[in-house]
Amino acid sequence: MPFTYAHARPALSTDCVVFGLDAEDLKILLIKRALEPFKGRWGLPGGLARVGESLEDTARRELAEETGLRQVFLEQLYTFSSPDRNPQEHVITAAYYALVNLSEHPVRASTDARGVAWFGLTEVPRLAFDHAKILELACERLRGKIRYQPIGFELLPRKFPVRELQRLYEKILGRALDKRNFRKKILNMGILQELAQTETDVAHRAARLYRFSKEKYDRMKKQGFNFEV
Amino acid sequence: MPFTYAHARPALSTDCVVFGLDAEDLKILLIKRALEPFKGRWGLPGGLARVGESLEDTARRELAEETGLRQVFLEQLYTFSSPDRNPQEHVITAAYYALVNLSEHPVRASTDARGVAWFGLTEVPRLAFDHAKILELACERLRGKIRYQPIGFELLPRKFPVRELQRLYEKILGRALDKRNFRKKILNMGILQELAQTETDVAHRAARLYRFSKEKYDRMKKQGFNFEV
DNA sequence: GGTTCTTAGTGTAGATTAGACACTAAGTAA
DNA sequence: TTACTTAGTGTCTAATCTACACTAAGAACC
Repeated sequence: MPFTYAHARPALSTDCVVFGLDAEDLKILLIKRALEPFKGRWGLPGGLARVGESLEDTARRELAEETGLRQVFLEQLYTFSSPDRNPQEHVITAAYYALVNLSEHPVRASTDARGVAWFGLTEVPRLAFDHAKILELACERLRGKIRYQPIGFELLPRKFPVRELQRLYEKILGRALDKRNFRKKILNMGILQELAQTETDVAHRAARLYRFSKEKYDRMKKQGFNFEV
Repeated sequence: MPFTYAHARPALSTDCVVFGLDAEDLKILLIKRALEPFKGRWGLPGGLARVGESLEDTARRELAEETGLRQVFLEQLYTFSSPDRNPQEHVITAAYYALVNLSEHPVRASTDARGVAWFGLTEVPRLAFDHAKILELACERLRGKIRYQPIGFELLPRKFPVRELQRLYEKILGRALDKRNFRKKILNMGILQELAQTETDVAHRAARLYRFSKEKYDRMKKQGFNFEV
């Protein structure tokens, strides 16, 4: 069923950089391309926009189809439109980034296991299209964002020790942070709620667990702050 | 000459929020729509993307065609894709914002004078499509940006007194700033170069003129800082 | 020529925040 | 019981932020 227009239209797609934090590292989710161009190369999950669907919906739909991920935190990153970014035709892509916490959002088993995989940020293979550029911008955005907005709610499990939040910050910023100063700052910010529980199953003194106070977190997100640590 | 595709494609356009600072106010540039939909209503300059053209090029081309503005500072804002943002069909628009200094970029006279006009931010009329939403996001972005990047180079004449820069900051932030603290902070930042000249044609003590040091300015832009004033 | 008016240009003190830094406490494992 | 690992805590110094008011310079007016 062909569609005809008076003027030529570039194709429009979405691509998504999915960040997830696991026990080792901050990782991103890639899929192995089954089709040309760049067949067999790893790339960002994504696909063509449909008429009547917002780009965010496109991104969510493709993410669900290709990786099984649903109801993740999703934010628009940038729209890449260079005419030669796709060798076949002019495809403009709205890039999104997603933050997921791996413990609560397992990548679906039904997907061919060889087709979807997490990669540490330092071990990303050569990517299809301009996806390396998109990934780089996403990392930059994340680093920039962390400086004036709280991050973590979307990447950490519901209950976590302060240590884990610090580890996340260190992974994103790429440098070590002082434990005392970090605790001081993050606890004074008031976005964390102390729980009565402590960790279990650790081979050392168990740390107190916290959770994000959603209201404070969202308020901080709106108004912004300055977090240098 | 019709174009046919296997799948339906949403139309793709750009829209541009053009900010300019004049003697009174921070203003934005609007055009009066000559065609349906929203014929006669004011809206943002913009138009349809062409195959083989990046969206930034589209935005620049449309801006030149509709307002005569060329070689302005242009940055991508956000891509709006709600299916109902255009009543006729699904048109996705990549919004950009531009910063221009009115003294060096006059809006072209050749344009029908009634068709293009500057509006103060408080006197913007009802806009076509979702352009009010786009404008609001652009203002927010500008306010956000000013807090961690230098702004002014693009909006002020080459040589200007500190007062003018402060006025710009006050217009963007929407509140008064302390003169001494502002001078201290902005001068210590090192992005301003003191000139030997002073203002002329003012009915009071003439202020020293400054210009931006391009290198420092760009460096600051990259690394970011924190400007609370 | 003096008076008035307007904006330029300057400094400080107190409060707050950032940054560097090291030890004891608690729990597990052997 | 000892060794090991991580939790959890406070202080001092330097830097930065904030609030705040007067004199200097030049133009306009009389």
